[in-house]
Amino acid sequence: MSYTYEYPRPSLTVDCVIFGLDDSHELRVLLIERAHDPYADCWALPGGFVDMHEDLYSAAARELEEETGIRNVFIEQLYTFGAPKRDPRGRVVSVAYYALVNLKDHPVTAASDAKRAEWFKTKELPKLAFDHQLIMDTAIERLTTKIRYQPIGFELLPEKFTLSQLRELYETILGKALNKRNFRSKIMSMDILEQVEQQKDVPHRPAYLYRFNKKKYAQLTKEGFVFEI
Amino acid sequence: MSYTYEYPRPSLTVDCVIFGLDDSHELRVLLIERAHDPYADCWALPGGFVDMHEDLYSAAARELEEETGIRNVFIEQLYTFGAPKRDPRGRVVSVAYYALVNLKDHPVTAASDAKRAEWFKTKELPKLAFDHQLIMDTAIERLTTKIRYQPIGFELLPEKFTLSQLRELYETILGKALNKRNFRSKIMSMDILEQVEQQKDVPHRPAYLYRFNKKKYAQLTKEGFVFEI
DNA sequence: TCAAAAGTGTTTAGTTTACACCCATGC
DNA sequence: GCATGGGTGTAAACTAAACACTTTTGA
Repeated sequence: MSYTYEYPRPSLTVDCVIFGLDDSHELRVLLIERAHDPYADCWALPGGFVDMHEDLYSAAARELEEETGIRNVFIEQLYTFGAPKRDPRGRVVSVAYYALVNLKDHPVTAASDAKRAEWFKTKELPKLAFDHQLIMDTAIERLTTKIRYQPIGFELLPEKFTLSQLRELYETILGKALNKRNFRSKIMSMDILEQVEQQKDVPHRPAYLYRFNKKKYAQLTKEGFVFEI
Repeated sequence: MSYTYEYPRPSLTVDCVIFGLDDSHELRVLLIERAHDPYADCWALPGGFVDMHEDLYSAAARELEEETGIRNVFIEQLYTFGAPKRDPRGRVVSVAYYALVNLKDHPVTAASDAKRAEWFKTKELPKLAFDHQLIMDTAIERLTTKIRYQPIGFELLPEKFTLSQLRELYETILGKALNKRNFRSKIMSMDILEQVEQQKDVPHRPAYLYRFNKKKYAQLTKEGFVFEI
């Protein structure tokens, strides 16, 4: 089977930068090891070709699941990379997405076609295939700026979390210490968290667990509320 | 001449949303009237197919110049639209860009191939071709959020401008009145404007003209300064 | 009773908002 | 001199930062 067109067309792919936070509050990304040339055995972002009848978001979600088993997570379009020589096979334009996941829910799984997958610290990345380092840099930049103005940080935590966990998340991604008292006051005054229960069996005063209230946030946003950390 | 591939490929286009401010401080966009089907005679964003050897930004800049004569202006990637049925001719994925121009420098010019071009108020848009209304909405949303955190507003003004012009620009785009005194204090305390000269022949106290100092801004940004209105 | 982390009260410093006034020009 | 927009001083209100304290639990 082959397909013929009057004018040449680039290939279209999607690539995903998947972020997670590890136990020691370090930002990590999930990479896969390529099985085939070009860049065989090189670490790369999961991704692949866009099918003719699926939209771009679906393509990103499908590739994410096929190559890492991850599904039902936050995915958002990042940027489209189209430098003419970014792929040695010819003209390939890639629509990059980034995903935020709770790392604990997604331990390293052998990917579908026997390639390895591994969570790397963003500060200790191996050499990446294609222009994936550029995509990575763009994604990290986007994450660090966006997390201040949009409540997307919750996507990196379990559904129920403590305020300390949330604060530590922001400390990690923003790269600076935040005052405990002031962080609490600020986040609580926003009125977008729902208290659900208390920690149990911890050797210290049990913390309350909270859940991000999406509906409340949507409502407040409509009324002019602006999220900002 | 024809081109044959093993797998089907979508067509790849770029589209441009071009913003300008008119004399009465209204936000406008430059649209062109389509000469051919689909959507013949319908208003649409300037755009066209990406050539095989040009990068995406160059394609956007080229199409902008070919269809409107505008060149050397601020252009930035917006978002990539790829819904399977967005174009009745088949699968067409479009990388959208937005441009900011000083409207006075670009009066309505007959576009290269005899189509009409016209500056429309964003609040009074005609029915647009394809999914261009969606692209437009996305661009307006991006402009209004981005202008608060990045010094891109200057791109809509002449090179030399008064503080009143700048304030009125923000009032237009943010859709609310800003206190004259406080706006001045804020913008001047940023130390990113360079005073160049004074107005002449105005029937009131002449205002100072300023120029945005890109170098200074870059320097300050490196030192941790964050622009915000 | 001790260690560990959760959670609170309050002062201080800094920033933003609001309002009222004076200034320079052309006609 | 008057209409028009340019430009300034400052008090009050609000918000963020800093710091020291009390609480609750398991071991």
